[in-house]
Amino acid sequence: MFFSINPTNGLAIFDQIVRQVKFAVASGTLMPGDMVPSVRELAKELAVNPNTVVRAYRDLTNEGILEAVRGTGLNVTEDAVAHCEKERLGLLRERVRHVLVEAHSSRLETSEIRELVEEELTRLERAAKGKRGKKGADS
Amino acid sequence: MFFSINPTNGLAIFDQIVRQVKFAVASGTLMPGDMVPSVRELAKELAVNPNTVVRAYRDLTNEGILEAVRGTGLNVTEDAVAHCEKERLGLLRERVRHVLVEAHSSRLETSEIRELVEEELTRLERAAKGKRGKKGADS
DNA sequence: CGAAGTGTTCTATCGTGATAGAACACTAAA
DNA sequence: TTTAGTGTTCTATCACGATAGAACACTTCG
Repeated sequence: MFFSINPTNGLAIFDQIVRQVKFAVASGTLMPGDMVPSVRELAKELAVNPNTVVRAYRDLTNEGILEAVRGTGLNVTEDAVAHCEKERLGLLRERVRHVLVEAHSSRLETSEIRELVEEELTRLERAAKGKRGKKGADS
Repeated sequence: MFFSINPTNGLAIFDQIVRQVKFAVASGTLMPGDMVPSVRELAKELAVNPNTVVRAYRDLTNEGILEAVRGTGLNVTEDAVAHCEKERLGLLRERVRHVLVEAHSSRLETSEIRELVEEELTRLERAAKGKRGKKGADS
């Protein structure tokens, strides 16, 4: 499915859900009118408490990204796309910055930091490529 | 001084202290026989509860990086250098990886991620340079 | 109608990081 | 010896994220 939880992320579970919904909207994976998984369903899939999903969906609703259709579910609003596209880079940038600041303040040379990032980036690409070719055509 | 706390880091305060001590040892800023700031002094400097510093120093002592000289203070052990040098890259790598994974799973192209990192890296360099030239020669 | 599915709102409990304040054993220096 | 500074070890309390379980209003479908 769309979402996955990483417990060692440094981010709260509800925050990871919020961000992933936003990213999905920004990238077109989730479009206006689409319905997100129900509270109970997503909670089951992520092996997480329903209240944690409620918290995430509540935040998203308050931000105007989701809207409730009572008795039916939550769907992505029209405004969501612009909102999420605008926010996505900022959200990622903030995390990137924190890590780089720590690396820099640990007296790592800029070149060493760049090398470290490059290593992990290529490793990530390899993993993604391997996954694509693993079982059945995905495209 | 050596240490600084970032509240929006995603890392617990005690963990930030632990990491910064390790990084300082790995980079030679802190050498075997050097004494770390006293619990109460560091707590005051960081505007943090003494128990939080105790927690950090306890972890470091249990890992063999610091040793207590009762009534005097805590100093860096001989083994610390090897231990911290070996650990430093791994600690940073883990955080880098988490961020890159999130960026990648947000459907950002590798090139876009690289660009984002590069932007923040140069910004970091500019800031460091600005600070150096700000007040009195540092070199 | 009734059953099953939505979101929503409660209360209670738990773990953890952090704070607050106190006490203890020890050592160095006046 | 006294004083002031070490680390160490308690107990309590708080905030917050997460869990657990329940109830409510609503809509869809048989």
